[in-house]
Formats: sequence, structure tokens, C-alpha cells
Amino acid sequence: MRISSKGKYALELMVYLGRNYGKGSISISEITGDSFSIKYMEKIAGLLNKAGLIKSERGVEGGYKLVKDPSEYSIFEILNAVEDNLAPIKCVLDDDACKIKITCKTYPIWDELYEIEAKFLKDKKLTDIL
Amino acid sequence: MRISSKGKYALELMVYLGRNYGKGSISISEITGDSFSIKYMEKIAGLLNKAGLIKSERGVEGGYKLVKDPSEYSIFEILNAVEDNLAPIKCVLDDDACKIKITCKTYPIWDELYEIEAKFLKDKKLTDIL
DNA sequence: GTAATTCCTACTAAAATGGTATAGAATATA
DNA sequence: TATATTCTATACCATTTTAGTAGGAATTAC
Repeated sequence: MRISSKGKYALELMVYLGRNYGKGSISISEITGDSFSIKYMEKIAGLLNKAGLIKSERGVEGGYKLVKDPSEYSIFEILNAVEDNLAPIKCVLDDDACKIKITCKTYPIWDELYEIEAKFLKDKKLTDIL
Repeated sequence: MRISSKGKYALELMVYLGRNYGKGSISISEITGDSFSIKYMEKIAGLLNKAGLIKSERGVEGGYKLVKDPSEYSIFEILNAVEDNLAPIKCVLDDDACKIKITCKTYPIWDELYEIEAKFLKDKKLTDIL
């Protein structure tokens, strides 16, 4: 389960929104400050929005806000909304064949590993890192 | 913890050697058959050899063999021998800074996730998948 | 000597990553 | 209504990583 910067920043964004839960919409520029690319964060926010994890409002005073209590977000659902494939190896979800003589003796390892990772991230809630 | 094809094939190779433990050296071409790149597998075997996990013998009748009983190999040490970074995100081991306003609130998640993954893979032995 | 094997180093095509750029649509406020 | 501010959508691009390929040198059994 390799986490890309997309996943990392998505989580940082959600932490920021979680800390400001109930205070209305928060703009991307407030979240990133001057030190980070607004454009890149916009794209990430767009993914979270499409996945239904946050709600957007356009225009002046616009921004994003959480749609439910921070305690109800698992880390898993946040990462899963922006990452392409959280499995430790593609074949766990993609079903491509091994090109080697002995056919995929190792599959159960990846499968079990993924289950363990997913469980941990599903049990962990956004409130745990606020 | 994203497993690359290098890690996957390293493990398949170790499985093959494990199944033939005590039968002398096994050549790469026997392991891969015609269906897979001998050259690529050679490189992977070289990494395992350098890490001290297998022992090589050159020349006719040469090949590779395990240096200890299959039950003594953890999956972790096998993957760790060929993968560059098993951590879920580089900063867990590389110590690079977050480029975002709120500084790395998420770090403990990656760290804890890595510990869980590593424990699972350390407890799992090569014999478990023979 | 010859064939089979590992060892070593360099190269490369394709994919993924981490953004940037440009333009457009919606909205609060003056 | 005009304007500034914000999200939305799509296309583009440089760098890094991945997944091999290629060629040959060294070693050893026979």
C-alpha cells in the first residue's frame, strides 16, 4: 500500500477541514497558504468532492466543508477516494496473470496483507489525528 | 507498502528454491522456464545473493540454493532484500518535510501502518507458502 | 576446449508521479 | 450590473520509477 502525495495531501486537507468543522466553508488558499500549489490541492479537493466526502461552494466566501462529523470518516475512505489502487500489488484487484512458471503461489500473501492494512485504516478515524 | 514486480518475482523464486531445498543448486532457467525473462530474474537473484539470502554457484551444474531452512525465512526479509523502500510513504524513512501549512499531522498514521505491515510480513515464513 | 551457468554494467521504452497552465462557471458583495 | 473570489474541467509536461533488454565477462563441470 504505497501512499502517493495525493493521498497524503488529501488527508492533510481533511484534517484542516476537520479542525474547522462547523465554521462554514474553507477555501483552498486558506488551507495551503503560500507554501504550496493551490492548483494541485484544488484537484485533490475535486476528487474528494466527487466521492461525496466533502461539499463545495463556489464564489466569494466559498470553499469546502465536511458533510458529516469528523468521527465518522475513516482514513481508509479518504485515501481510497483519491488513490488509484491501495492494494500492495496490482494483481490483488486487477487479476492479471503471473508470467512465471509457478503460478502465483504468493497471491494469498498480498491478499492477506491488504486485508490487514485496510482493517487498520478503516478502524482509524479522522478524529484520531485532529 | 507497494510491492513491485521485483518483490513478487523474488518471492516466487524463493518459493521455488524452498520446494527444492536440499537438492543442490537450481539454475535460473529452470525456475523461469521459457515463459519469463531469464535476464530479469538473474538480476533479482543477484540482489538476493548480495543480501546473503541465497548462495550462488557458477558454471555448469551451477545455480542458487537457500542458505538456511525455509522455515527460517520471513517474507519481510525477502522483500526487503529487493525493494528500495517498503514504507507506505517515503517520509517514514526519508525524513522529507511536508510542503503544506499544517506540518505533517498524518505522519503517525504512516508510521503505525508500516509497523503493522512489517509485523505481519516478519511473522509470515517462507514455509507458509510452500 | 566447450557448454552452461552466474556476474556486471549500461541502456531504454513505457508508465506513474507530481505537478502547471488555461479557460470557464458560479456566487457574494458593492 | 460589475467585480473579485472561489471552485471546475481539461489538457499538458518534466521528472522519476518500473520493468525489463542487451552484451559480454568470469567461472566451472565435463
